Amino acid sequence: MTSRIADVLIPLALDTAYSYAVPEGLAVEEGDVVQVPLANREVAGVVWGMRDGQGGNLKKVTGVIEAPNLSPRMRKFLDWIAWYTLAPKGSALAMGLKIPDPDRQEVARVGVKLAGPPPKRMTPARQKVMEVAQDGTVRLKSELAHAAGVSAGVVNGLIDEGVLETVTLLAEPVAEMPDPAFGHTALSDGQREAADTLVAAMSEEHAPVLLLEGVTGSGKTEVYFEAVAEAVRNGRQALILMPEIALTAQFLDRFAARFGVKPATWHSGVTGRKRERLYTAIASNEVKVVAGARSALFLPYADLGLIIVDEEHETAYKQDDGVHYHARDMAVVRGKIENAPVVLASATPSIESRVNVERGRYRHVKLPERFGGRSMPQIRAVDLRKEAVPKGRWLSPTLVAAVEDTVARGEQALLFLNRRGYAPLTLCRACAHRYECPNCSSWLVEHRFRRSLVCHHCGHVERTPHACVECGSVDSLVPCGPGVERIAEEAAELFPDKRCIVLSSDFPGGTERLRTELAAIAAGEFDIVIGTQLVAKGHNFPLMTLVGVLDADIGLTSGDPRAAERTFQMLQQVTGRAGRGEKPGRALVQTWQPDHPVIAALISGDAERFYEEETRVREMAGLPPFGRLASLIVSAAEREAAEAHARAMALVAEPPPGVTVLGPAEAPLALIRGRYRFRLLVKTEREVDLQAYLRSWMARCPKIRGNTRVSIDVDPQSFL
DNA sequence: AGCACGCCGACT
DNA sequence: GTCGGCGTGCTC
Repeated sequence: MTSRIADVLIPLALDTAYSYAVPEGLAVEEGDVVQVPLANREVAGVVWGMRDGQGGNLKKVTGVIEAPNLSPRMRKFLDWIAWYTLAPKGSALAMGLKIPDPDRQEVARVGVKLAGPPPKRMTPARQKVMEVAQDGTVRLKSELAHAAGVSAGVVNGLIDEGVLETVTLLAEPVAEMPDPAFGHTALSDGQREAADTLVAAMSEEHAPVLLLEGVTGSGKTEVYFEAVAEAVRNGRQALILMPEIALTAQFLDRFAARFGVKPATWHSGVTGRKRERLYTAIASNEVKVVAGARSALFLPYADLGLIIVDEEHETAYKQDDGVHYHARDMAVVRGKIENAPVVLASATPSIESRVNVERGRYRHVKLPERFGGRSMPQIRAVDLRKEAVPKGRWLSPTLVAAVEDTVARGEQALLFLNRRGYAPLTLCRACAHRYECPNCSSWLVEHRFRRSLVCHHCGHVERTPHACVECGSVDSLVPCGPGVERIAEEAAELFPDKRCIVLSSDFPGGTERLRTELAAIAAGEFDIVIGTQLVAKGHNFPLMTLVGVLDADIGLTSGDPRAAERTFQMLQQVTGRAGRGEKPGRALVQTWQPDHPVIAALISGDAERFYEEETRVREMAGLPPFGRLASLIVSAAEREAAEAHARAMALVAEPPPGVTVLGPAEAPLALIRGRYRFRLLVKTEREVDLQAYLRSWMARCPKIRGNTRVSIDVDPQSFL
């Protein structure tokens, strides 16, 4: 006798769907969320396929859970992600599935209001409730109890007696309907033309990918809002992806100015019931526009008609734990599957996107000038070989003069140094002992404010010692080199009456306080901002007219093949902070190598030339313009590491045709949290099934001895 | 993710 | 002797 069998994918790190028998009379369809027994517990999973067969020895589907059905397109997308990222299918599903918490269902919105005469038996608690309810307004049950300072039981008692009556409240809408005709921002000719191109792309049979490039302040947001408006007019959904930090009140206000309401937002801070409601409302096409961080890409949109990836070059789009993916690339794939146009917006597009434009895979839409006739900041180099900086100082006389000048006019200056802490290296004056991390052999960075030495690689923290741990000398520690804290000290000495603030990712007080301080800066409550990368993006500081880059050379010499590109983008972003308000801005870039291609391109403003040069350099080095970086991770005890390394190297030494493994052959192993890790650049022809190849690596080298294992991490930034 | 099984060090 | 640390493997 045959019966129906459901292949159910469970959102755990499992690579295959498990088969369950469907009991007679239970309606189960592909994409349904079902409850199934697994080992000794019940879990939720999604029906990935249905078939007929002999299901006698299988466990049975327990029931169907009331949750949005995952569409075939969504399942295809998740399958693709699992294949592409080498992640178990179940892990991919875990990103796109939210199971409603049955306990939360009870929190129904029940309102109560005064309905009858006072109760026969009056008590002090009841009296308080009556006083609050006297005005006759409808309140949530819990609110009324709280306002009266009594327990919910008292309110329930009054309801039973008929003194209060319950009113069913309509669920609070998760998001309001954006109105595409609400506000019309005046667009420049250039903006209008770009907007028309995007809108026209939305009615093409095969949805294209468009790279929207425009310098900082050219009004990209207003341009892609027109595409969003078109999606809403067509009754389809639009997703605006952005790096988490860019989801600011500023952005939401701009959206509201165009559409009359704020968009629904999705990020790690949206939790609980709100998260559930939003999830189902997106699945039922009630919510039209979602602005969200990368995880918003995995929501079950009913009818997705447009994806915007704002700041597409941002590395924050990479997810580096669990399933490794790059949200920008996955957005392109989802757009293909949903047949929705994808707009990649950036002032400094990534090399991959540029190459995709060159090869005709993406379309290029350019916005030439700053909006409102504002000019780009004037950028000048300060050649540190020619201009001496006083010993123990890091600001050149030219920069000091410029800062003085700027703050004297009541404008703001930004001093940019991409180094957290006080000093990147600390050593002992007496014995030259260098403070290193016990876990991962990198320098410990002194954080004077926290009185500790911190490893920026693995997070190890220890208290700054009084006496040298090696030779015992007291007060012998010497800081070497500058960090932002040290620059703040220098700025305080140079400009004692000016208000300075240091911003870095270890800002005390967390994101909340950081947001307040960013707003305070925008409001002009500080004169000098000293900051790391953090200040390069997101926030707008209208009073900032000077940006000083203290050391443009940082990062140019790191071994990362993408170092030049990343440094160029970062410097372009940070110098672009100047002059975004009424007054024109300028930037001073301190450097030891003004002729370096990155610095030269920055000064001349010729990004095009830089990208051409960079692409050529990579080709000469045998690197594809955008290849795949695979990290080979060897988990091994220290004494077994050498053998593990040798075994892994032997494996990668014989790649199949079409695959080239580019060094490092004798890479020094870096020990990070008990794992030796090294990176390999894998160059492949497009046709090669890299996934199959990498999987064969893992299959052929499952373990070396005991708990020594080899696994592969694929760098999410890669070709499509 | 949970949960069981199993192999080694510290002790009521 | 056992308690319990977590490393390893399995879940239709």
